[in-house]
Amino acid sequence: MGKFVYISELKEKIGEEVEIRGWVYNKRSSGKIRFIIVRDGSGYLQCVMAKGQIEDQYFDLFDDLTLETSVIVQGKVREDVRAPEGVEVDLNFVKIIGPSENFPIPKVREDNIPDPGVLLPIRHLWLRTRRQWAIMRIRHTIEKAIHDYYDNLGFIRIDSPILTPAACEGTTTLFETDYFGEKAYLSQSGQLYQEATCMAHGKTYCFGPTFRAEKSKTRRHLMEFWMVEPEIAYAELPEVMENAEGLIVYIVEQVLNTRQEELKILDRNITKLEKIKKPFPRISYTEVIELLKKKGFNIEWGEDFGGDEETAISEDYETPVIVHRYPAKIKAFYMKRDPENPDLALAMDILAPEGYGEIVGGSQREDDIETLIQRIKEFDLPQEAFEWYLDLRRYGSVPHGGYGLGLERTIAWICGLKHVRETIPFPRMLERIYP
RNA sequence: UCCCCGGUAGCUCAACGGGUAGAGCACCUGGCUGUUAACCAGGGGGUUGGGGGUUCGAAACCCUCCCGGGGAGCCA
Repeated sequence: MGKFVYISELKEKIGEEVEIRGWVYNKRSSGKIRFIIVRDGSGYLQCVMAKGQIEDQYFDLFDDLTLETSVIVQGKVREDVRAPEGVEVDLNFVKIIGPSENFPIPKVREDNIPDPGVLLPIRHLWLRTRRQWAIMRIRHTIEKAIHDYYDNLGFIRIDSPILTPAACEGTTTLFETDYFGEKAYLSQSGQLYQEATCMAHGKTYCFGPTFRAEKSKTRRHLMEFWMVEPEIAYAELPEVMENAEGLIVYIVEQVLNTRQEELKILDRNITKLEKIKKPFPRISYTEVIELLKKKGFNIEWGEDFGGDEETAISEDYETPVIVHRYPAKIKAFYMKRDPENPDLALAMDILAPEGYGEIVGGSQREDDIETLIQRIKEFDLPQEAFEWYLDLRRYGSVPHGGYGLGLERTIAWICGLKHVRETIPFPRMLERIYP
């Protein structure tokens, strides 16, 4: 009888009898010697059945072991260079737990990858494939790195509400819900609430889903996505930039330290990730406009960047790029103006390398109540809805700032994926909410 | 909302300017005691997204609808 273990622990179990509980990932046969590749969530394992070395009743089960059949197998662990993972198990027991007929995703070959229209409706099964397995494990590591980074710096996690009474920023389209007869909206940002909590705890962050009802249909957009939003009392723009820079470096470090196998499955160019070190270049918006003009873009001061412009900015650097001091007109009402030039907002965006675009947006916030009331009027927002927010300036206002980092875009960049839809377990896309 | 591309076997794709719909993978049968995306031989599997039109003849050409993908705007 083998002792139940996970495949990831097998390298410490050489010579022992073990039991693996998993699913058939693939199988190969050469007649009287047969190979079953079993996955159990922790890894992949080649199991060997040789005629005569295992009872026929188990040996003959091979035919029924179709892709994704769930199985419990037992056998002796052995090191072998011929095994894909370096370790394999000689089986002496096989039990089918649940059969699986005609698994809809074929063995993945480079010339035979089903297109998204086929895979997305079976996302619940697609998640079992090797690439998706690797991506989800990296997502987990990035989420953990985010928590650890802030915890190490003394931040307190305080989550913002998801149901909100009104638009946070008043710009994008929100999902509307019925809140006992009143209108409520799914949050597009937890930031305003973090401005409240950081006044209680000094530095806080929230990490959760946010919602945009924009009819965006691009590789960089989802209707529901995750964002981490720290807010720091007494912080001004340079400190906000440093904190975000530190976060990105830490995330990449942790992924490189713990997810080499997964990056290899994804065929990610690791040397590019190894170059993500401080400091990131800091370039002003005005300088960027000059740079883009030199590159031949038809863009004028005061316009925001599109996807092509973002790629052009980042292509000169190997690290992310921090762009700061945007025209106030194209930024949110709560951002503080630059005292040296009131046309500018003390805002910053961080653009990921390799054309992955904006992964961070942040700013120093307006801390003067009269100026803030003026901005709310200028942006044509209902002041009543923001009275609580104005209170933060009435009772001991201080300079403060923060940013939001988009989790899915960060994952797409680190994993080297074309599309953010593979970075989230169950993507919510335009006209697609199943499964 | 607008622009572009696409829809042929369960999956990926062929099929010249209109002339009998094919291959690989998956599945089934048989073979092989070290396979590595195993391989070899054989087999089943199709209302070519729907409807209409042109034609002796349409997967192909025309119209229309449906579905999917990519991009713009907005943004993370």
